[in-house]
Amino acid sequence: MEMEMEIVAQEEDICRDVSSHLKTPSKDPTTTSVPLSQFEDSPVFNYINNLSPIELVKSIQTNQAYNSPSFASPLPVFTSPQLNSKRDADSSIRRHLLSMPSITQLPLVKGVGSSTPSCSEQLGCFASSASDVSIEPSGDKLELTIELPKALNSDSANPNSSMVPVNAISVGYQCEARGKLEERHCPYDDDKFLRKISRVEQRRDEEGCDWVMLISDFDSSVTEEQTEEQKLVDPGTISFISDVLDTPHGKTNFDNMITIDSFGSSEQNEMEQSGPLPVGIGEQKHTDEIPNILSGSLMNKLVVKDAATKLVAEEDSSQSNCKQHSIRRRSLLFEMAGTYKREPTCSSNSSSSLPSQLDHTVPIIQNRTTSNRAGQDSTSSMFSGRDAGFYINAPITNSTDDNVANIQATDSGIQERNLVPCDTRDTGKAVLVSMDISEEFDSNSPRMKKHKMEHVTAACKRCNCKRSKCLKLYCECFAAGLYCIEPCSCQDCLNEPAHESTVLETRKQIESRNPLAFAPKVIRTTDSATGFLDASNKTPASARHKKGCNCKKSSCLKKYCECFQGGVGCSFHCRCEACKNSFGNKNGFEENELDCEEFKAKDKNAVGVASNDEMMKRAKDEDQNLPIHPEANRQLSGSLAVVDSSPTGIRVGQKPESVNLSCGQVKIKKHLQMISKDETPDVLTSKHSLTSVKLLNCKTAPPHHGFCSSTHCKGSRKLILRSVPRFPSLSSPHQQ
DNA sequence: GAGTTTGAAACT
DNA sequence: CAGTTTCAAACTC
Repeated sequence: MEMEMEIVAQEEDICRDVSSHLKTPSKDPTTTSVPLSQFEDSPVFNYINNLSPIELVKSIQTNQAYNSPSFASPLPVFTSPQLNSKRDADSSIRRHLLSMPSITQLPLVKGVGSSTPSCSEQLGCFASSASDVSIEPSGDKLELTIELPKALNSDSANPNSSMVPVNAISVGYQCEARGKLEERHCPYDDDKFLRKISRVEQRRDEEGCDWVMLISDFDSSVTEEQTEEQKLVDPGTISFISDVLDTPHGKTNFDNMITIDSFGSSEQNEMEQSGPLPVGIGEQKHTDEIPNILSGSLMNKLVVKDAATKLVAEEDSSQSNCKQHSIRRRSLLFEMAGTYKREPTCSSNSSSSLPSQLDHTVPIIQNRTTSNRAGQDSTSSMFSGRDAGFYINAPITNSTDDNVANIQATDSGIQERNLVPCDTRDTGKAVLVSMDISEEFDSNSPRMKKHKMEHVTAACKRCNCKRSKCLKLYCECFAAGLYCIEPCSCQDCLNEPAHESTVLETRKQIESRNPLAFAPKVIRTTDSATGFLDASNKTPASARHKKGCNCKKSSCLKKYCECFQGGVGCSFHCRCEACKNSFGNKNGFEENELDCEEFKAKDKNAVGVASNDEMMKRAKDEDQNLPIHPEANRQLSGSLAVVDSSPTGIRVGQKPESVNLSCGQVKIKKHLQMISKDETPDVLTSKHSLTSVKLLNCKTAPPHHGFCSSTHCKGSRKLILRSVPRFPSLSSPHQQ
């Protein structure tokens, strides 16, 4: 008892210290002095009070507080039904941004590999949280201000800056990436600066970041719709989103930067569009949300950042050539982002190019200094969604997960992905690969480090092309949407930034031939029962190859087999012989097919099964007039688990009544030439709202959204990005 | 590291 | 669409 009291006393002292710290008058005249009592009465303050001093210190150094599994999953954040107050929240953020003159005193990192990775992590945390704030349940008066524990502001140049608007953090991150790495402060206290930010953001937006906004909006709406449904971040969706988020480059200082809050939030977008707003002072209400924000939202993305940051730091220190190269690989897609943007129109064909490039992109922010093959150094770069380029097509995971777009769900929710910068080359732009880090958020752990190393090594493609000039799909780099890098042993390589136009043109040609040429080869689907990805993902039902293999002699037991290489079982798509795929052979698929037939038979009694013709007709009819309505989306999403569970490549997001049809497809699959789920960038139905895209039946997609390949769309599906205009594409504008 | 095998990509 | 060729990764030695 005595000890407890002593501890309590200590904590109180610390809290007092913190509060005084928070309350320290700012040198900035605009700083508003908030009565201490206000903080003390705050639930957040109570929260801080509950923190032990030791943990506070800990958080300063390792950021583990945010990485700690003790934080709840982000689900609550993303599933909030109260997102409709987004705008309010946005406004609040803006107000706070302006009302927090000192908030920018966050410790900024000088770049990857620089001295303060922990700071970077913190920033990542904040930025991550920022993204979530917008979707945090919020009342009309919710003030999205995060009252950060003192610990989080370690190293802060300004002790007054304890109040950190998440957006500010995000922006701060950008400042950092803008090469102002030496700066420890970003002038957020300056309205002028804010305007500048707005301008820049707007410019960025004009160049293509509208995708971010759109996605964000979509995301928000989706989140609203996605109540308690078990939804998944479909890997393809991520890549798709990444594509969408593809940022233009070379025009602004914010090149290559998309903060993670691009996902699931829109406050920044709002901010972009608006100048300085009237500042409400002392609006630090609802600070009790903080724990949720920190515990929930952070986990979703923060971890990613953290991992990436640490990885980079490790990389810089380790001087591992391999790693260096991998990290410095420049993303072709990254470059192409701008190109896309310059091509305002998109076609059904072109649409496919989107997913193609990003096979596995997940938004991430990271800053790092890189050097290209020639040894140029450049400061870079925030990883944007698509630009960051998560090439899941690339082997980003262990052998069994190669080429698999992979976001797995765990019992507790989504398995976080770790993002690993792959390479940035001379542009400093980075490509990220992902890896599962569900178990270890502590990137400091040896295991994690090893894990990262392995993944980085595996993730970065190197080719050995001799005749293709690395401009054909033979080339793994090219196929992955990457420029070749130094470790490549290719000859006469044209797949490099110097030949960008050639590369783009070639890509365009290839995509015109096969719009899905650059799409992920393997896509995981969800578990039928839970809606989550199958834990093992080694069953035909959980994932399969886009086209299927054609193995004759390898029995699908060697990496010659793309299915095997992708760590998935063979499916009916495969034309392999003597399939013995250990991840699930074709026979197993046939069994599943039979199961589906049974299901169909049963269902026939109840609803009736459409004939092939009927199905096609329906698809055609619906394709002509189906607006994507939120409710429809909800329904579609609701049916996803069922539909998705089929190992037969059943469409995703079908309307409930289409389930029958899907089963029927099993029977006629080869005739219908359906685009399987994995052939299109998979959508997201994640309640985590990393993405807000829905993969819908082609028949439900307005033609102009065109995500179907020209060759596969008939009777198939389209990927619909609600509220999102056509996607830019490599394809020529006339390819509609 | 060289040679072989394999199957995807590209071509006809 | 099928058959053939080209290609580069995977594999073996």
